[in-house]
Amino acid sequence: MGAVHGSHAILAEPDTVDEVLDMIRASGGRATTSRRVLLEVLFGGSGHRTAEDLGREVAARAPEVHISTVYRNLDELERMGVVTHAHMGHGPVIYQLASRAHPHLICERCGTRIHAPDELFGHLTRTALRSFGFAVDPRHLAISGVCSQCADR
Amino acid sequence: MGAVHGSHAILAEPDTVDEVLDMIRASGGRATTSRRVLLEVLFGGSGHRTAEDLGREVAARAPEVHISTVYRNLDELERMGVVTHAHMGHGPVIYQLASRAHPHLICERCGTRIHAPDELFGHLTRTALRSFGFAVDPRHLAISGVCSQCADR
DNA sequence: CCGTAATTGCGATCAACTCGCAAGTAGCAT
DNA sequence: ATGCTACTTGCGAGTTGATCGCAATTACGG
Repeated sequence: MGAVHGSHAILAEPDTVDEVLDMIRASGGRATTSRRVLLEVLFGGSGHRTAEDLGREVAARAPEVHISTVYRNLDELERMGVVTHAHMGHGPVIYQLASRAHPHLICERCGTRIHAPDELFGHLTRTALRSFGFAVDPRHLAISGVCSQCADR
Repeated sequence: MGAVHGSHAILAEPDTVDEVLDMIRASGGRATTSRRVLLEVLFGGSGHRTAEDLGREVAARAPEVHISTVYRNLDELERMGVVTHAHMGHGPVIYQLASRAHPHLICERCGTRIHAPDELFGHLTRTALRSFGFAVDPRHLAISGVCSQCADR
């Protein structure tokens, strides 16, 4: 299993395809080809991929897998806590392994995505909790703004 | 004209429908019924309305106005700096008068929207600029998280 | 009151999902 | 091995939110 953050993890963070497949079986699900290949693609590649991107990569290895199956499997993996999605503003949602999720800064001019550390949001998170009782999740929605290259022009 | 923030405003922030209509005419545009009614609806109601919401309200006063015209007029008003849109995560974009725009905290469980002050983002904005040269725009994308009611459950 | 360019209504199209349903299949129990 | 049965999937249709081409309409300077 993946590193457990804190004394007891609510959501599992498995390190391998087979660990996830075992989790699926343990909860009454089935280890199908479409799930195995989707997981291989998720563990194998970079983050920041849309459902359509993942669907294309899955189809390259298993041509019969339909995009609706990819959506359904992503939803299920998300319910299990293995995968998360994030909104980047315009355009489709991106999916990542939950263990690799991180906040994003996205330029509203050129679309450049900057990979930000969680610490950047420490002050905002504490203040929002104190002022509004609101627990910020900095990874689920990107932060919009203008990158340095676009600001220079 | 509306309050000018700083020594010289790039974007105008008019206070009335007729001021905007004058701006449109001054740049070669026309003061049509669909534009007048859309502006009346924008100035008259609350914020946080989708294009479809605005389209319904416009249609209540001018039934022949098509939703595609509402989208086109919103885009043009946005180019003029009179209107802005914001992404709230799932669901459609919301439009507001630029002069009334503000950041939002949105609960990913129940969808509750909290109206946040710009100051909440002061530290994040300064740090992002220093660390990444990135100028944060806290109004364009909402901040996701969990509200206090949902956290209690 | 005319001419002309800006604008509009309409329907088609698109992108990103979502869903119903019948056919297919993983995995447990013989 | 073989059946059973519930879980999954492929497929296509449907939905939502937004965009676009185009011919008809209209604002407004002269």
